[in-house]
Amino acid sequence: MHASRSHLPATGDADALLRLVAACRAPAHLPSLRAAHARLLLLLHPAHPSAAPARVKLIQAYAACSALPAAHAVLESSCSPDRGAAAHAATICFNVLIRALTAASLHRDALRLFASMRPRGPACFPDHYTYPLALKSCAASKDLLLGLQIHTAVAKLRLDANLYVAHSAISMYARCGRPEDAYRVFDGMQHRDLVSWNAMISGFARAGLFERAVEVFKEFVALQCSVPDAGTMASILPAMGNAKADDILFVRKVFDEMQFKELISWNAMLAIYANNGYHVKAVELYLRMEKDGVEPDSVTLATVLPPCGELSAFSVGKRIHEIIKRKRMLPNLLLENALTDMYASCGCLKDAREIFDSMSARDVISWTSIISAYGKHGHGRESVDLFEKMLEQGLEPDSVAFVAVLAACSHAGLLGVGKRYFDSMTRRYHITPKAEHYTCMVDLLGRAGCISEAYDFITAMPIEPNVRVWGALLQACRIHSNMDIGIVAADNLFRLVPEQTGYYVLLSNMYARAGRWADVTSVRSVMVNKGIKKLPGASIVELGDRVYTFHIGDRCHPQSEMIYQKLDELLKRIRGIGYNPEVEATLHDVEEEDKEGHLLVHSEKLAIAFLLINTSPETPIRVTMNLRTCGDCHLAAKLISTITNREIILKDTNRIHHIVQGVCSCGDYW
DNA sequence: GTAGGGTTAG
Repeated sequence: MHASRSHLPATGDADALLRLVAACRAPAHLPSLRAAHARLLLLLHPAHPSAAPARVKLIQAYAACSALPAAHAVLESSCSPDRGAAAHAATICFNVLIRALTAASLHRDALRLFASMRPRGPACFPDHYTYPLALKSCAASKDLLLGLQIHTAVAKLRLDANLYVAHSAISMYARCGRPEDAYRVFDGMQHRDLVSWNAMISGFARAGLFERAVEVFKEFVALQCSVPDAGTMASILPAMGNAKADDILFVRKVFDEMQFKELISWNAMLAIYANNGYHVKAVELYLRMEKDGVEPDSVTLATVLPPCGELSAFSVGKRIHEIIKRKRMLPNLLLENALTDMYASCGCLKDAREIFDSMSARDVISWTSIISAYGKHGHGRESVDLFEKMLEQGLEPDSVAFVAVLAACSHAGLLGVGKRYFDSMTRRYHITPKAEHYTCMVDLLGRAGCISEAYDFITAMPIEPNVRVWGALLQACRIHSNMDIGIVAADNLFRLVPEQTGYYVLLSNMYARAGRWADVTSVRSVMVNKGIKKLPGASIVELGDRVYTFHIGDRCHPQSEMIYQKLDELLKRIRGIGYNPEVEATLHDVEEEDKEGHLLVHSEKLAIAFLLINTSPETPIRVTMNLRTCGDCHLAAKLISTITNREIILKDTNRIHHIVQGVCSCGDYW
């Protein structure tokens, strides 16, 4: 059917139809789209000047409605040889469809379509719009060979002066593991814009050359030829894991100086803090977003929830949950996983379980979160049951899932179960154990009393045992008073981390317990000679929107007087029900004369007293600390929970003590 | 009427 000239004035109708076409953005719109398409075929002669743009709109619309075959059919109708007048339009149609394919991550399909263009003749030749798309698909599918071919072709066509083409080449090389080739493209550019720098920063970051990424970032900022944007922030982010404090400060300064802070810039800054253990900074920055009225998205919230968990910042975490509900962001796997972990980490196992149970879909991360939650609370059996349920669902446990279940076994003393899991991890799932797995096993064996077995386990390790592995062994030796192996563990620790006093203290405690006072003295003198200072124990608590930190014997807090009064009163009362400061723990502070006095002002105790003063009677007390809590504080916390009738949640570096009416969820096995 | 860099969970 060919429209006669009389149809041409009908473009008014065609315009209306095209607006309708452009409005079709979801599969539900397909019927209207098909109807509009049919009417357009009647209205527009294929040679009509409006026919080509119409086809582009149709391809876009079909793609948006997830009807890629239909989009493809429109494309095929656009490149017949007799459409000479619409020569260039054919290339545009290809570009639009390739774009749709890359957006759907169908990179192989995109590349196949790309490869089919040139053989169809000059009307279909790829252009400077096509090449960036093709290079992007090469990058995504890590196809360096094809990427190289395309980049060579591009250079021959002299299209490499085009910024878009150059940027996609930089990205392609970097993502295919050739950062130096990426840099060669960047270095050879006659003109660079903001995106050029972002592409290079991102390229080095993605390729793992973090220092180079930071270097380029700094050079770009120093040049002051253009202002960093959200793309710059997001590009430097992957290079900022385990970053130097100075570099984090530098990025923060850049962030602060940005005139317009896009949401992604906030999100990237939050992630940099979160990834580097700057939990307080992350929560503070989030609170500033709230204050400044910056609307968070799901990425913001998923980024700031883990720091909330780390700090046990329950009220901020809970408020974020409210925001998530209010904004109807659920279901969202990432957010639900982050919420599960945040609640668990704040000691709210029940809320964590509620989130987990309410989820419509769960992945290994969801299961790992809840398994680890029960484990940290000392409910090893529940963890194991959940792990088995996960297997029943047909999910494949990964390395982190095994860390969670092995840690749960060690926290609950489930020796046989733990051993079986370690075995199945290697034999059945072919996962190579990492240091974390070995640490769990040494802890599990050691605390169950199998010290020699734990030691043999270490000597048989195919990787170099790290500080945590030896630390777990030393801890076990202390509990079971195994001096011989304890000394071996201590020796290795002094070799690995000569500056960490915690281990000197553990060793000296062991000697003290064995009555070997001469050895106690010699360990002490080593510490004195080396000028070793104890890693300051710190407890943090959340009150309102603020996080407070307490150190041992801290008198910095404005309420200091009240806190010490409260603590005195508490100690008097718990002495009445059997509290005696634990002798052994006094050696934590070997350098102090007044041992008992010092023990009584451990940061955990100060933090508990502070919260008792400042919160209402039904509020649980949440304290997070940077070391393992000492036996004396654990006992004191249990007794304080009894006399004050308060729930106390004491989180230390590897587990959560949930204390209710004098009973701790750890069952005193820790 | 099309293209480049870039953020989130165990």
